[in-house]
Amino acid sequence: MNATPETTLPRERQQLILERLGRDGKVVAADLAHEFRVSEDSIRRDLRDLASQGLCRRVYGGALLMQHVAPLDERHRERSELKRALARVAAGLVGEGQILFVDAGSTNTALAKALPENRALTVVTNAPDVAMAVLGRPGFEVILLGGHVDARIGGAIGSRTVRHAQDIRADLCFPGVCALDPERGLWTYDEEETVFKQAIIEASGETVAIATPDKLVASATHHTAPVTAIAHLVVSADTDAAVVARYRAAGVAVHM
Amino acid sequence: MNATPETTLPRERQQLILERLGRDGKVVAADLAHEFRVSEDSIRRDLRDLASQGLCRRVYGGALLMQHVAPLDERHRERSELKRALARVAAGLVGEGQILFVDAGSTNTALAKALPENRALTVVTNAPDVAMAVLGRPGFEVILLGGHVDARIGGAIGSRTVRHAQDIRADLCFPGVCALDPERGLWTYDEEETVFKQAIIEASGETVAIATPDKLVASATHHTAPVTAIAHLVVSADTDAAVVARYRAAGVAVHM
DNA sequence: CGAAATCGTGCAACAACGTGCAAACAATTT
DNA sequence: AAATTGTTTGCACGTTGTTGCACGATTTCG
Repeated sequence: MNATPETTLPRERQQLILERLGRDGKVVAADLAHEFRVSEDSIRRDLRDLASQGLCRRVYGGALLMQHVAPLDERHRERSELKRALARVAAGLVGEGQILFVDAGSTNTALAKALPENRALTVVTNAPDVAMAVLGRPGFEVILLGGHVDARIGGAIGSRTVRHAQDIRADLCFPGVCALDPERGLWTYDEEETVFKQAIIEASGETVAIATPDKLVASATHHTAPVTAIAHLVVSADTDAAVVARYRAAGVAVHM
Repeated sequence: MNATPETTLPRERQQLILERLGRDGKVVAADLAHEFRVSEDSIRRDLRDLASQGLCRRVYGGALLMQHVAPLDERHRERSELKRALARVAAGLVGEGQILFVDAGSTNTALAKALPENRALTVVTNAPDVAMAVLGRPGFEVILLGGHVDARIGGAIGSRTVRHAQDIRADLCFPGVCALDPERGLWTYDEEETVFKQAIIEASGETVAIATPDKLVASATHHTAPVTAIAHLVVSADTDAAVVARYRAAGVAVHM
């Protein structure tokens, strides 16, 4: 898959290890040694180095992702492995050089981390943590949508943000999903969120919804107007076939 | 493959190196030397040059695109205990219910973390990590300044960001400091940064500069127009008394 | 408890580094 | 046209960073 390039710089190797760590949550020393064609000693040195910088947690046989203590971490850890898996699938829909709207939300943060490297992507987001996740990657452009940040949502919404979003045209749109309904589309918790999501969807070519299993049933707590026009839906592999069929009947491409 | 043109100007070569760097995310000194038909010494000089301009990250064997957590985290950890101390002092200047402009930069990230709790503050920032640091605190409002994010700086700058900033009036302003001079004020690395800092300073009541010791001497690498109008300066306690006196003579309140 | 895997450290070989210096070259002045 | 100034280049030198291996300590697992 990843044919080892001519030469791999030592520091670059550490960086690649870090990226793999961010993607998979763990790395195995022996695998890395084989992949980078260096001795395990060098990998151990790298891992020790990264750990000493607080960038990963060293464990016997490899290293684990260093999870920080953040206010949003509750939802983050919850179903995190599933979200990472869904994010990887969704990231596969992204093409070279595209412009992406990435809404706030823990699933979309996972998506941001899973985005392919070296693809010259432009990420437009209203969420600080999404911006942080892709900031500094080679070839990436990051555009921050300004406005008042809603702490519950973890991103900016409101009229200013909507107006900013309307100035941009993107190829793909990843709206955060609160709940999803085959016929009526995407539901949100409040009016402002709805307006924002509608704005980024209208400003994009195609819309991709990533839905963890709990999002697939519309509950009574979502009062506001639905957003439709979903082109792609990414769900876990064990989703009920009947549910998938209903989305497909509604013209949605379902990926799992 | 890349038929080398008759002559390659040194300056042009650096430009080509930068392009390759942007495309591949890395460059290897030996490869470049072979490709441009010059000695590795010259390539090393180019790379050193580019790195000193902050255009790439020099590593053993070549260079990497200014990237990722590494450079930011490096600065983060570097002098972190000093920065925290300075940030605490600066946070003491903040009053109940005030509106603050907080610029991007590792020192200001430390400031954001050090801001007093339960003070109903409004933090206006162009930096995702500053926003993350205060997001979700009770009583805090966070306003994100939108625009294109500069990875080197870690925050949005540019005309859109400036326009957004001009719509806001704040009590205090914490511009990121690149270098500081008693008579000529605050220096930045490039024009866009200068414009942005001027905008937030003009939109604020008072300006507070937090300067780690290395910032107190203007070096030759800062070419751009200075920003003045600093009201408060926060420095470490072991700062040279003569330097402090010069700032006080210029009408700056010095805290340490 | 014992075997196997993994770890950290010291070491020698090697690659890459920065610096000083002189030659080559271009642009400008005399 | 000749001289001068400044830049760029390659080379030599001593220094630093990186690597794989050997060896003994530590951890994991049956």
